[in-house]
Amino acid sequence: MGDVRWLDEREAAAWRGLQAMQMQLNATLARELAGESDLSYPDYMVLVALTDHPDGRRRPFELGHDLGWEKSRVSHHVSRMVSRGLVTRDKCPNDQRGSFVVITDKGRAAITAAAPGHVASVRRYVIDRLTPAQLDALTGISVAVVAALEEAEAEHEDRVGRAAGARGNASAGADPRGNGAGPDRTNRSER
Amino acid sequence: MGDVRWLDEREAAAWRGLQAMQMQLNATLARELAGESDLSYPDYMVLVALTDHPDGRRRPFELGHDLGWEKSRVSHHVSRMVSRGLVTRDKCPNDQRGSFVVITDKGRAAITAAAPGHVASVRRYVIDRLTPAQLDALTGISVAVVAALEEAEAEHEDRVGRAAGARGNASAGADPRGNGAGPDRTNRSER
DNA sequence: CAAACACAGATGACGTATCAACTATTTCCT
DNA sequence: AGGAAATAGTTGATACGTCATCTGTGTTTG
Repeated sequence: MGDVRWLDEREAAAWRGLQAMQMQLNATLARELAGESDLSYPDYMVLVALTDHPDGRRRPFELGHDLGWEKSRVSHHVSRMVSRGLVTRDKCPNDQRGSFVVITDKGRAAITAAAPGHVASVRRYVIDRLTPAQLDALTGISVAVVAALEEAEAEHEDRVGRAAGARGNASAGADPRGNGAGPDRTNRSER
Repeated sequence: MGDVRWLDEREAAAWRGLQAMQMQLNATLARELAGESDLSYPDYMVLVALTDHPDGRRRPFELGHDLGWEKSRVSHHVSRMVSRGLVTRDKCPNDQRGSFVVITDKGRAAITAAAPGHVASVRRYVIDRLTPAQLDALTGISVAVVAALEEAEAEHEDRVGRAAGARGNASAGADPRGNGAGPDRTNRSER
């Protein structure tokens, strides 16, 4: 059981490429967004998730679900955004434990101003650089990898999760909405 | 100049997929690595970059170059690793400004222990889930996107960079080594 | 119904990443 | 030679992410 299957050249090229693409792409998108808009990338994601719903209100756990963030990340980030006036927290009438995160006018203005530039960046560095065949290939690859990750997560739940000690998590289970469409503000006009 | 080209369904599917894959994959790989090895993902990358060279010594700026990190990130991270005994800093005889980052025995032991598990994770979630055609497609996609990012970076240098104020950076220019092979410790046995 | 449990969320500690200075050398250029 | 500029690296401030822990509230179930 000691020997390892290292990657061959073809495999290594793909893996290196994915890593390089990820790191550089994220860095560039974040930098451009910040440069043009006073919003960080996480800010942007939260605001998009909020504006994906007509009332601009969302429970924190729903937000975590939408974004694949764990609850503590949501809480910390929302706090930072509250302090900058992009969102507020509201009481939840039904559930005394809960709250709502609500987008403010300032938040709406910020996302409306930032979205076009962000979509342009995504096009410039990714979408417009790929052929339709490559776009579809990318979708297929993502689906395969995400499926692998979710299978593993499910196994892990079976072995450990539902036994002792509740482990409040998000991001694991199936998408609560019908399709797998995450928030993005890249394919809809703003509300 | 006011209207925005939002993403159509095919484009949005690819973009959403890429985002989901990136976030979940990184989180899972980092978590598994940390769980099995006392190394964070950045630690792992630094140690691989060091062991990619026979003497296990590397100038910080070279490290930044290898990894696509900016100098301050290298400096901060190396400091943390020094404090945990994974690497040390050495004086550089040629250049009085410079130094060397040197892997310690403890660092070597850690990377040797961690590498097989990490490669297994990469196989489990990515490589073994994709067909050879998908691997090649992924490589092609990465190359296209990275090329776009580097073109933009080059333009930016032209417009702003080489004018006023030195902006010491890494990650921009061409790969200093012959091929584009970044460090990885996924396709070589350890030294 | 009460004890056990699950859930929503906040918080503190810590590691990580970026930016903007800042110091100390080297290199370049005339 | 000598000053300007580029380079190597550090540092401090701040934002971001995760983990473990804690509180309070709902939900189950004996």
